[in-house]
Amino acid sequence: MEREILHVDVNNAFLSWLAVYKLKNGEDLDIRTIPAIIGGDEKQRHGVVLAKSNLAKQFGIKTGEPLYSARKKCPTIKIYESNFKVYRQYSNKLYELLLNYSYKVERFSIDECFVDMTEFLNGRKLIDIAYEISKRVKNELGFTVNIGVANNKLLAKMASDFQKPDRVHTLYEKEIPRKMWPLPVSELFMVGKRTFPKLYNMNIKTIKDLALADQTILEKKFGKFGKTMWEYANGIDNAEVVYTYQKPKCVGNSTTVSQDIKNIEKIEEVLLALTEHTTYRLRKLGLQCTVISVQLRTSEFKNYSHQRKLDFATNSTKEIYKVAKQLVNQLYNGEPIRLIGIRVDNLCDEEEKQISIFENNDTKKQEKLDKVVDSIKDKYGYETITRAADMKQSKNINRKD
DNA sequence: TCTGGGGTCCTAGGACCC
DNA sequence: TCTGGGGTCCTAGGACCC
Repeated sequence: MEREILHVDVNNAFLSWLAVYKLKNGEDLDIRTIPAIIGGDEKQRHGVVLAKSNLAKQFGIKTGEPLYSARKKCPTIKIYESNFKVYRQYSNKLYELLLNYSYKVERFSIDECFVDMTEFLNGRKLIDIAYEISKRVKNELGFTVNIGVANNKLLAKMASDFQKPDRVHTLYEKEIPRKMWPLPVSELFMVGKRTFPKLYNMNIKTIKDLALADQTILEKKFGKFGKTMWEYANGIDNAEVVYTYQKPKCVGNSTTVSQDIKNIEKIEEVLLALTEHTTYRLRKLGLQCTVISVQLRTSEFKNYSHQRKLDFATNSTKEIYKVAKQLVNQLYNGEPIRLIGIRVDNLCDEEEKQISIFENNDTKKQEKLDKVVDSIKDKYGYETITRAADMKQSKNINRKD
């Protein structure tokens, strides 16, 4: 049976949401109407563009580029700090609005949703519902969206990326040759900056070229991904809208430090703070992990990683930090380090935990300590407590030094 | 004052077992 | 008595997305 799918994409999400928030809180200036961007703190080397207003876009400013280069393109540009609390709030509002139309809503990212309307049309046309949603979001929530209307997720997503902002586009099968095929192949979902030059060398420059290319040659060169790419170019996608909550498969935190680090003690300090945050989140999710990995990035942007599988599951800060510390010590070779990261994988539910022979009184004690620390963080905010006790003194990871 | 941070998925190669 | 083949698990790294 043919499916009826919408893809709802918030226009310039971070910037629009901050604009709406500011207006709601009494500010007169709508930052969507000036050259403005959302970005990090340059002094701490977190300086890239996360979102831009349409006027900023007109200066050629691109998401992901350094702030200094954005300023070069537009010296009067206004830069605002990111505020994830606000983003989450508006993201939830959008999600709740969409639930009025179908319970089959997939939160694809903080600013994108898929909606499976197949069973919920009630005799209406999909495109009419799309226009209604678009209007309601604008009137009730104060920001605009693009909506893609199609018979599968891939085509709905491609459609929502056509002309912006505040538009509804269809991309039905018969429209593929006219609307999608003329686009450069780099516009196709999943064709990134590494794949694009490889395709270009094969004389595949447009999505049409890819759609008409020899499938077996693509599979030979790109493996499984070659098949997927070819199918996408031909508008084929059988993926379901995943509307149920999915537990995360990994949790991690990383940070770019404000100055390159040249000694292991400093690395360990930052690593501890990151570990505390990651394990806190892991416990909040009611999960444990069996794989721990650490990542280092050098000042020359070389990445190294090390991981280890444990033969028991844990979410204890002390346990995980012990392993992470060993890993980072094995990894560190003296190069100046600009980024440190930790990640935990192979997650499983806390309740499913096997009582292992490693479980002893110390483990119980650690679990209790973690719980106390977590509850203080919940009550007074995350920054209020850092653990000392039997671990190295933790310092704020954002400390400027 | 070069290049964020949080994820998912895939692959290649080595170790080890039978 | 000079070299097999299949399978699984683990690690490192890379690609993509937002």
